[in-house]
Amino acid sequence: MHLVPADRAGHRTIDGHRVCEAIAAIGDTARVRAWADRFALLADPGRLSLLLALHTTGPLAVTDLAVAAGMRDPAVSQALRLLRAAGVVAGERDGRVVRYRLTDPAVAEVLEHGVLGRPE
Amino acid sequence: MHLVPADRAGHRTIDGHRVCEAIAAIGDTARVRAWADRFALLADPGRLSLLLALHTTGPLAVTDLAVAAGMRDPAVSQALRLLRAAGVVAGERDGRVVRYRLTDPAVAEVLEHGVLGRPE
DNA sequence: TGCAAGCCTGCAGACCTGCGCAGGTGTCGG
DNA sequence: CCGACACCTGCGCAGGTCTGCAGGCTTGCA
Repeated sequence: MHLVPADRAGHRTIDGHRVCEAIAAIGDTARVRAWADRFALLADPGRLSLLLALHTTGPLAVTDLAVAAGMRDPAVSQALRLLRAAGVVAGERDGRVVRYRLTDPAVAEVLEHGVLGRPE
Repeated sequence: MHLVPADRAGHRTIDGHRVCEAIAAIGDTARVRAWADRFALLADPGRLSLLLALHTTGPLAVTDLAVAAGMRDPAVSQALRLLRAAGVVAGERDGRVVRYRLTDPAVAEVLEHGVLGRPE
């Protein structure tokens, strides 16, 4: 796995050795992009609030999420649609109520270690 | 710390008890916003690549970062300006070279536990 | 059967962001 | 003194995103 030399042709570098290390650290572009997309889902205060609520409280209905996060239900619905499309949450219908829960363990761990694991 | 009852007035809820739990889980709005901003910094493939390189390789110059991340130096410069304004990285001048390093431990931990701590 | 609750969708507007290009500043070497 | 290098900045464009409002659809209860 040495994708290093190809891109370096014709580029001036200050410390070529560290550049190689850095390229190795960055790794696969697809992985970086996947994580950037994941972080983008957490980058909105509304979605982050919803995810925090779902993570610690468990399954919640759209209306309750709207009240808890101080959002309107269309906004919550759209946020949940994005999160569902990304596979981060899943909804389960119970009568006329849909209860959502967190399904992505990576996101759960980031929430736990990042947001909740720091008193600050 | 009971900011719960004020916002609930006049709102229909499915399960009021869980709403209170969720509000407590979300916690302070300022904290949520701060973390959303932090995640927004990680939400761009370019910036994320730069941070990964800085995290694992250590101090790096702008030109080397540009080569490693496959970006042009103005893009790197602008990304680093954002990151520096947020207190995530810091630059140190050495002659005509500026070497940047990661300064935010919270971001470092998220990178370690999130991006690098998962084989996938 | 009729009505209301819960949830979803579409559309329009404003907003923000990232990128490349061109040009500027400060520094090192001949 | 002059050129080359490393880095920074302003500008404009393209692209995506968040928000609010209005309306539709399914379900449950009286």
